[in-house]
Amino acid sequence: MARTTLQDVASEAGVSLATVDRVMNGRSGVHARTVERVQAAVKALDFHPDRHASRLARGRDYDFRIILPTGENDFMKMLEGELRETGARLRHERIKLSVQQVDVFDGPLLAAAIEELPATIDGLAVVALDHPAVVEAINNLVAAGVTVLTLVSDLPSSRRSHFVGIDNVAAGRTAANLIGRFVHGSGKVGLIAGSLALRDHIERQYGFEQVIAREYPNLQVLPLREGRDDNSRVESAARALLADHPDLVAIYSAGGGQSGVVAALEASGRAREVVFIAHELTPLARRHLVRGTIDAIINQDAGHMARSVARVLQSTREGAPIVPGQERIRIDVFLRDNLP
Amino acid sequence: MARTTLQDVASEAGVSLATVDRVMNGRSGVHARTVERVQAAVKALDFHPDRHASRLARGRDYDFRIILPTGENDFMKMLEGELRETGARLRHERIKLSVQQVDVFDGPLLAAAIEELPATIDGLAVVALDHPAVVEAINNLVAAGVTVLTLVSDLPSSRRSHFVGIDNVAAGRTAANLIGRFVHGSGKVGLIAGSLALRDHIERQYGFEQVIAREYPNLQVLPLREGRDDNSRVESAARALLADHPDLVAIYSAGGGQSGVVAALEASGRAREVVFIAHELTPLARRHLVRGTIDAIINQDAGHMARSVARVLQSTREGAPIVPGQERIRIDVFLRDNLP
DNA sequence: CTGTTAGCGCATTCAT
DNA sequence: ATGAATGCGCTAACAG
Repeated sequence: MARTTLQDVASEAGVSLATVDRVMNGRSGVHARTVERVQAAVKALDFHPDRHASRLARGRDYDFRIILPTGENDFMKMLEGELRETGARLRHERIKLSVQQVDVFDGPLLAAAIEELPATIDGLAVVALDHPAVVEAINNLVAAGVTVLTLVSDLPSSRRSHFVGIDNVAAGRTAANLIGRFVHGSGKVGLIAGSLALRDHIERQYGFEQVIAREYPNLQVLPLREGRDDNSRVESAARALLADHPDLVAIYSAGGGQSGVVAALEASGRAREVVFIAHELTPLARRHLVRGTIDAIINQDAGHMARSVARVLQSTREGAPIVPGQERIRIDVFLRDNLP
Repeated sequence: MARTTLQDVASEAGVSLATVDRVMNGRSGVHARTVERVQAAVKALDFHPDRHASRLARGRDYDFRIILPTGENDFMKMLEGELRETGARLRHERIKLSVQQVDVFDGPLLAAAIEELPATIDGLAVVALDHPAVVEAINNLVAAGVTVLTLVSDLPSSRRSHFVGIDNVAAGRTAANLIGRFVHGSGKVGLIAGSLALRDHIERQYGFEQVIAREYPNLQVLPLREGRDDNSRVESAARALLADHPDLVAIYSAGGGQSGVVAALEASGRAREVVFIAHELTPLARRHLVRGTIDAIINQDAGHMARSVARVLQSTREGAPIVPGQERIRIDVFLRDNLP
């Protein structure tokens, strides 16, 4: 039983190769009756096109773009590195990934950057700010036939076809869960977020407060402080928390700037007693997790996300189904002992 | 700059396509001087073969085999399901995965099953028992040119080219870490393992006891009970633990048969107080994690492992490098809130 | 609206 | 020891 080919389908349907190709790839200019015949043949023979052959014959490389935020955020830098690495590997598989930095916190600017993309590109993955102009720009691109993915921070109201990232409400709940179980006794809990312009940090805060309030009445969450993902600003916030609240038992840092919290904790001499949960497994987080200053890290795997972006873009382009389990980004929990 | 092809290399080296192919694929019958010239050209042009073209031209499908244990182990069943699913997807990409069940706890039997495999297969992934006959069988297969991977339970002393699985010592340490942090106060900890014939459970036990002894002097690990991954046997063990030790504060089940522990805990009425950590996110584990009987699950992602087996086998066969980050199986920690 | 044809880059006979 | 020629299954002009 040799594999069934386009040719087999053509014979079965009594048409030529080219016609089957037109039907398979949704090109116009085929009689409705013929389309049906071909589709019937495809089903009858359980035909699946050979990816290798089609990619080879296609000639043109896929042109995928990625838009990340400018700035000093450690996680974004890791993600950029992973995307470039994935891109380097995929160059040999007829896929071109280009990464571009834009100030995603500026809605109109981000929207303009998206509008400027040529409609000839095959796909875009973007860290999306929740702003009407951005939604509009994304929808236009989709209308022009480009596959658009949101990355890290979602924009469900847009027509993006897929989101590569984690459920941030669940991530916030997980942080609360860990703090609730790690803390013995009662006290206050500090909450530091980055910016509230992207949905991700808002969602984490929401999930966090929800679980603490509902399940850990012994803990009291203090008013949120904005750290803007900036080390020194975050450090001030953490210092203030520690100084103002002798009964502070835990800190949850939902954004970047972890090293600020670490510095404040170490300066205070309370690093051991205060439970500290942060996001993203950066080299710094790793060190302090081993040392004990950080008690647990909640992570989204940058390498996995980069590869997922490429795979989803490619599959969508090929009209192939994606494998849900493979593209689901986990909410990783890292303790000292299960570091990768 | 069009991509460089085999043809370009041939011109550069002043030889024909066929000769370059011989060199690239390590076939014999080429003058040493010619080999050098070709290799120089490859380096000079930074040539990377086009996977799509080579797979298309190759014609023959890859024939990969997988050997799993017979028996009722839930995790193995999940793994089998994932392997079959991966196999179904890959049939359309010129890869054939066949899964086979063998009583891997019987060394000679397992070895015989491996010896019986035709040397024409391209690769094997096997859950390896630590037995000399198995090592021998694996080494023979490798010598015959077959790519061999160990799966779930490793056999580092063999010549297998790769292990798909987690670091089980670290997994045991992680369990200890969680119990140490979740338990308030002091008391006894029960430890139930499956069989000690495979390395994985031994390693988990080792890591677990190490961390409890070193970092949590308030806890005392009771002598290990063997549950043989069997629900009813595990249930007896758990019942005995609960009955004999009123000061039991936690149970770590390093093997299968979780539902036995759940049953014993629920019957005892101490499900809430006793911290229970188990392995593998089965549907049952999921339910009881949400309900609170299980406090945390340590997991190795069966879907990830199945895909990794296929990718590593394929890459090895193609002489392509594997992506370490993509093939590293994580030690997942699942709490109620970060369930996938 | 439909068919014919020429490659895509490589593996693999079959010659030399 | 090396080269020439054929075809893998599909896409994309180009004809009709």
